[in-house]
Amino acid sequence: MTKQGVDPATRTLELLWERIAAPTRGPKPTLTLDEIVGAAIEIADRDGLGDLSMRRVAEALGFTTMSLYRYLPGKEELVELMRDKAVGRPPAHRRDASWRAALQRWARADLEVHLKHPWLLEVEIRRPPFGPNHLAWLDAGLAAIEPLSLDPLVMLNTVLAVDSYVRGAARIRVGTSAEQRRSRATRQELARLYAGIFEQIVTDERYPALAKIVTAGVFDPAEKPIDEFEFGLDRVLDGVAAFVEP
Amino acid sequence: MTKQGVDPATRTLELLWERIAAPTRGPKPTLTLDEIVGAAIEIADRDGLGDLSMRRVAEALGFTTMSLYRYLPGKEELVELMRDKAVGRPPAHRRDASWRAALQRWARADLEVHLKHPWLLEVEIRRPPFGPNHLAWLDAGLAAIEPLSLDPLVMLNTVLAVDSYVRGAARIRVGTSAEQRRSRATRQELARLYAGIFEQIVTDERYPALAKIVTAGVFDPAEKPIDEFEFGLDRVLDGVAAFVEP
DNA sequence: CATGACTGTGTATACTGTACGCAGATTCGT
DNA sequence: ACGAATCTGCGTACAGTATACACAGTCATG
Repeated sequence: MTKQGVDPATRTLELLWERIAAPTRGPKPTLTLDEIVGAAIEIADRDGLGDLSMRRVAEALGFTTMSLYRYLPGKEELVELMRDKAVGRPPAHRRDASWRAALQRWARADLEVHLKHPWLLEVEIRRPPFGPNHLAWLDAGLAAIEPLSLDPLVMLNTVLAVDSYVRGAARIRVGTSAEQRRSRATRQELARLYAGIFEQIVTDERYPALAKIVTAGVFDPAEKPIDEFEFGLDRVLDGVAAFVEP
Repeated sequence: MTKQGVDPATRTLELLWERIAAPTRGPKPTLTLDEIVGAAIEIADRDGLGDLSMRRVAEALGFTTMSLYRYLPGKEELVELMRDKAVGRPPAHRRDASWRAALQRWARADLEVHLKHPWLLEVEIRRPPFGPNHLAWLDAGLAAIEPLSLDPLVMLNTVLAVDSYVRGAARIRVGTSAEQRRSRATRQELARLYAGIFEQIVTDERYPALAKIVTAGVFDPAEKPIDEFEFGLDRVLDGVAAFVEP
């Protein structure tokens, strides 16, 4: 598993699709790529991507750091494999559901994956989704709106738009829930803290429009009758609906 | 600038709003916080967040690494300051524009910021936007839809939804354009490469819905008549329109 | 003018990813 | 059956990271 002359992206592709021929000579490997990736995901889920190190992964498996490099060219490729394994398979498609219900289900599942693996959003996207699971998600999203029989290019961009929204919204949700864990405060306590900060900082002169929102008590932890994700998702789906049913 | 007992988030807040009283005794500082943050942004813009190190920032300024710690408690706070400085001020509000035109302008400017500073999307969000510039953006977004006189909570969530979409979409755009720079290939060349990979991997049995898209030539670099960002943005804005004008 | 406070620096520590070489194990060709 | 080839896992080494701490020089204030 040397780095050779191939570029990292192509190497990752080969690993994702297990294109490396298993050697016949020499001792059989004790570990598997999947075990390594799984251990790495556990660490990242628990302590974040920042605390993920080759040493920690190796220790979790009871091996030395360098042994991992027999399975992977480097950390970059490990993270890419983690990404595809972590997203897993998309929810099964229900043929009887409406396009809207199906796309909504898909979007919610997408959010859930990101809440389960918050570090997913910290990884820079370098290429289109070429991993088996990522492709399955894309396929599922397309299948959801297939009954609409849209132009293929429009189909793809519709799914991409929904996905963009979900990941953008997930980024906010993930951040706040991570901060909750870190600070060991409840949602209410944090909301109260934030409300206090807003009230201190946001003045009518500096931020007139925002000030109205703040004084209206939007950040007041007492009232919280809206699920931000669902609100936005409904708007996006409305937008799709308006496009296909003018 | 010791770390003291205060938590990092609060310390960041104090730095963002320059709440630290300048000391009277002792030599005057040679550097300013703003210079440090500016140098750091330049490095991150050029080489990415991964190549940003305290040493490189210090070297760029002609100082030693440790001197930076007289101005900042640590790297985490530096990145947070970089975030707020990088987003800058939002575009000025045009009072005569329709809410849709204003919100569209705002969203496009939001995208532009992220294309200019791609690393913005790699930073984990820990708290609501408390930086002066971030608050100004939020204020501008709210101002854009103020004529609609919506419920304050709905207003906030509408802006958040648009912002979520923009950042999600930006993440894709940023990734691909960064890969372009890295691989020193043109957009067309990369598109051709990707199309080839899709054709190899995406089979009708594994990914039936996606296969139809691929064979329809959607990834064909020859035709590219859609701006993905604008398409999705139009859907989102349509969704908002459907909500406010049923 | 001495005191106390502050700035910038040099050193030190505990990490990080990973290149390289080696010992032992396994399989192939003869 | 036996040598050669080849592969695994390990140990060492190196350059890079953030940052804690002590110290020398500098400046404003009592």
